[in-house]
Amino acid sequence: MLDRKFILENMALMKANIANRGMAVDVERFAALEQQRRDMQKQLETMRAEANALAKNNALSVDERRTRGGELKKMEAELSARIAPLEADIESIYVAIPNLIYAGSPLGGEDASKDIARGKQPLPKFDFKPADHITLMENLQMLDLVAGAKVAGSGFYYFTNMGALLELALTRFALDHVMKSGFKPVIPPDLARDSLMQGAGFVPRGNESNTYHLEDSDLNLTATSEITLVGRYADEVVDLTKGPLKVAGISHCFRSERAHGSATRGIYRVHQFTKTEMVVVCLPEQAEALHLEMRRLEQEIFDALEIPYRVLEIATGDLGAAAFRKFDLEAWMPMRGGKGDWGEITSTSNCTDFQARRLNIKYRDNSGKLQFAYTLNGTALSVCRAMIALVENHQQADGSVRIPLVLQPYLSGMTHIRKE
RNA sequence: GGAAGUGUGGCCGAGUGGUUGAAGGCGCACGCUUGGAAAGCGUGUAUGGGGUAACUCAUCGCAGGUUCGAAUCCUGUCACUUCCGCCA
Repeated sequence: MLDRKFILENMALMKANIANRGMAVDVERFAALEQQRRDMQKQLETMRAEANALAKNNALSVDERRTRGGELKKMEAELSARIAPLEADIESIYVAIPNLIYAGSPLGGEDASKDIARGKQPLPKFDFKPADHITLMENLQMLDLVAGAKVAGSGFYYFTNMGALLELALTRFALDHVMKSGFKPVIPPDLARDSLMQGAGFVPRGNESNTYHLEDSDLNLTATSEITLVGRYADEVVDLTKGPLKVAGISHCFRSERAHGSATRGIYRVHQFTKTEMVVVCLPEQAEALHLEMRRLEQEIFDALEIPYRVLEIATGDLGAAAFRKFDLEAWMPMRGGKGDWGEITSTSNCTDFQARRLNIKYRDNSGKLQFAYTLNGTALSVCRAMIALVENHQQADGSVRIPLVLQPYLSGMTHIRKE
């Protein structure tokens, strides 16, 4: 979230910002209610000041204090009762107010996102009729969608044999790669409390929720380890004097939403997947360079996997509420939509201090003052999407799949996945 | 799962319902001392909101309650510790 005072002092900016994101948040109402609340709060504090002074005043008898104190107490209670619902209204608008936007982000909706770079690998040319990932993987006994549906429902799957090993190989390869740039490995919980989900900025647009909630508890299956990796530092003063905190987490991600249709066949959109995620907590002046570093690492990973991709500078209307600036990598998936299409494989966001303010993550600056830290996140590798791109791009005429060189050490030196 | 105990400023730790936002120590900052350092001595050192300021309000895990007055009493909740049970 943004600073309340900042919002009140920059109303024009707030309105433009919300419009650019294509959102509807009534900041006017926020300002009006907030002003009302402040006036009432001042009254309340005046009463409290008198009550405090009274309680400390030994010159008065206990009876005298009791009489006036009782009156004040009643008045305070009445006023508080009027402030509470007001505060609730204010809060509901406040949490919906999105982060500011990077000046260079293209204006507009999803279609306005700008194609700013390409990976090293050219688009594949097949001299045979290529198959989609479902056919390929089922033939190679790597994937069992039917069993997934039977056991857990549509949107779940089994990775079997080389499928299982490939998940581990991809995950470990991505982790190793980002570790070379100083990211420390972490395996976080796959569940998180309600408070943390909200804190991390997962304010579902409208009332749609993308997460599984555990009945009779305040726990949720996490949709991304960003929640647990950043949430780990909630309510803490982090030490940034030895450089930014850089962590890479491996976790399962659970998402309850699922659109249907040919674009989502197979394992493109599933309820559970494994992801290696990067998270950074840093000083404001370090954030941009680290954001670009994460993007570079993502590109290096997919260049190494010999998967063609493009890099998008995400448009204002497609940024998450917490994101100030965001890049996506979209891999070429030769059979997506029947004739090939780009599909999102990674995403990296600079959340500035928006997320840290909500989670109360601070650092001490040079003058010793507490300041909100900046947080960033980026996908190193999300297994299902990477797997689709890998098998579809590296498929051979005989139905086997070529294993890119960098992955071979993680698969006992195998060069191809073949039918047994 | 059962029982008992504990949660206090960056850290450790005291705290009788009534100037306690909180003793003391560590750490940190500044100063004195020194040829320089260490030691020693002195001073300062929680966070957030409102106000030009004086000042004021809130905060002792969290949420409620009792009271003129709560860190202190009560209820709930979360976390940690110890013991028992169970378990990979």
